[in-house]
Amino acid sequence: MVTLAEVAQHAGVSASTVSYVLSGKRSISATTRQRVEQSIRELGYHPNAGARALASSRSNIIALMVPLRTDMYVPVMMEIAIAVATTARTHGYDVLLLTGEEGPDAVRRVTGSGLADAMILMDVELDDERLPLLREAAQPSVLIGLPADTTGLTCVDLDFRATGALCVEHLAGLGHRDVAVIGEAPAVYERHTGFAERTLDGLRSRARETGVRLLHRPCEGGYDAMAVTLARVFDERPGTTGFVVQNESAVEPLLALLRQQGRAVPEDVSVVAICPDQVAVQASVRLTSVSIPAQEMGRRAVEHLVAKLDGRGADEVVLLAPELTVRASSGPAAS
Amino acid sequence: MVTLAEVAQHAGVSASTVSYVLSGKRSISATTRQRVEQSIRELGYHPNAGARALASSRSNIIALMVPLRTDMYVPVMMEIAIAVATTARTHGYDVLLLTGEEGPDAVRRVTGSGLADAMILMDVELDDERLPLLREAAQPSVLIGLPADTTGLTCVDLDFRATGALCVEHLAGLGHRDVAVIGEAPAVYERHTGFAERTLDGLRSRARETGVRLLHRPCEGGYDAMAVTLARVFDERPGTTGFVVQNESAVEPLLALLRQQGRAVPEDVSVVAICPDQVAVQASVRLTSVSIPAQEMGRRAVEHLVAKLDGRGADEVVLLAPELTVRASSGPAAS
DNA sequence: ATGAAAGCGCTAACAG
DNA sequence: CTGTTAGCGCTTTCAT
Repeated sequence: MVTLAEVAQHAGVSASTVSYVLSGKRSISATTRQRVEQSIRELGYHPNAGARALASSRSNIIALMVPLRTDMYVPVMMEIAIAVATTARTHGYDVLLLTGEEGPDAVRRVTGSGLADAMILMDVELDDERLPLLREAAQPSVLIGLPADTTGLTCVDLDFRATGALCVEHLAGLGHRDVAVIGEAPAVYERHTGFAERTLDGLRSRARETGVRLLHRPCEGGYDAMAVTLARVFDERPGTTGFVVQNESAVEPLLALLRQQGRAVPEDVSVVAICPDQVAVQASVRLTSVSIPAQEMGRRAVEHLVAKLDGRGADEVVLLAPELTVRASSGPAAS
Repeated sequence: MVTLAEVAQHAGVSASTVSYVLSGKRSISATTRQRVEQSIRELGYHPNAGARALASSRSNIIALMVPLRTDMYVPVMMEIAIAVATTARTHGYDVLLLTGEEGPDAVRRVTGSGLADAMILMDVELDDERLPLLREAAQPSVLIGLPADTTGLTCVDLDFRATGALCVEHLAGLGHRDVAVIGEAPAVYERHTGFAERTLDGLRSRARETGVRLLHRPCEGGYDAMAVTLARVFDERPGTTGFVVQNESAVEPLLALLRQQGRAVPEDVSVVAICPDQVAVQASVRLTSVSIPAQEMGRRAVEHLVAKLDGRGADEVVLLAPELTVRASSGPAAS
């Protein structure tokens, strides 16, 4: 293994000079720099991560805690994780992958050991037990998601309240009066995941304002569950002409069932989905949708974290504005 | 920050004793151990990761390189990643998440810096440019996937050849004579990802043996692409009664289109999918399928790696046997 | 613009 | 069974 000292000797300079060439923390004459860089290349030198971390008390690692469960839409998680990893790299950080499994212990372990310089938490619950630890941790953190109490925390999330409102607004504008909301699995609501409840909030309040009647039904993914849910919806509200779907694994089943029942989309019923664009575009009817900006969330989370690590940036709640894209699944209410 | 020395002082023992209590590398009297453990708890001590890594030249980190692309089935990737992370934890390792983006450079960086003790690579191509680096690296590694040349490497993968064979066998046994294979996106084949080609191999050779006529068509995901592909299939082989699908985002579109064309599943055509069980169960017709054992692959990869790190275990290719589960989408060929 | 040297916190011989 | 001690490879004052 090549060490800094060996590089220094090879280049005929002191160890500190090599270190400074690497960090750029003080000016080096062009010739020395070149000689050092040459030696580094010739010897194939790579700074030792452990030694660096010990001496600088900086690991250049960001911990990312992803949920263990897979009852929510996985591709979004993955997209966020990948965006976090790639953005982190552009700032010189690597990403440590933690699963929610260990819960608060993982937070203790990572913050306590200095394994990571900072952390990002996904899938935050309204009253998450990891939050107190984060508030008192030495390392900065960013949540992707929005807990009930955000004091002392930085959060990045899609504005799900506005998302809900936007969906209802779109349907109301098209003349729909009875709208059904196909929600996430019941477990998601029971867990009090923020985004599901906030979406509902937005849906309801805008429905009130626009005189739309709303029927909310949580729904497990899959065809069978969707069939049951749909039957109940039309049973309770036969006049339903609009659907808002916030459960990707219910999207295609819903479309299939509607087709099967002879209800044309968008002639007879309109469907608005809250899902990644890819899902909206690949569905059997190109879906009018509000997209979940997974990449942007991951990127923004890292950028806030890096700002904090650099002493810039303070606690803040960043809510990304939703954008609704009109596609083929929504149209005027049948009159 | 609490250090080992402080714990030692608090407990009235030497630093090394504390270290040995932690590592268990030499026997400690019950009373000393208790005193030390007590002090650790009282002071809230956490060993410093960097110092540990430097002194022991062991980071207790496993690097996991995931593909950046998302043209392949993401949930499988995620499931593997999570299985890797949780299994690694049970062995005292954390997981560093690398994206394929950096390519071979990431391998150099990680192995060179001692950031990780070992690595796991997913989405390995037949002639992957990272392989030479792995072979000469000081750290052990495991591939999830199977390259063309496995000498000096350890690989874990589903036996896709056997998987293909199993699918054809099932359909042949039911009397199907014309079988269409709906494959991954063309890009996947162009990239020479091993699993896609191996599946095809298995499909073809067993088709030959059983006298089945096979028609293979790569297919982008989504409804529109599937519609085009399906039309071509029935155009070329009107007598097609069996389908093998190896592209999760084509599964539901295929079922919807068949339904729409008045072809009943499984009465008129049978469908066998290669996909995670969850997809098979949630589809609009419960699918006969060969499941992709993502969790097991992740778990096995870590266990092999840990074995290598502990000086046990040698290079080896582990092919997991496929299992076909008969569900509602396959039945006797229409006579 | 460069060097010298003191640690960073821990592990692992070596010595009893 | 326990203590002493010499590093691990790097960063960062303090000098010059």
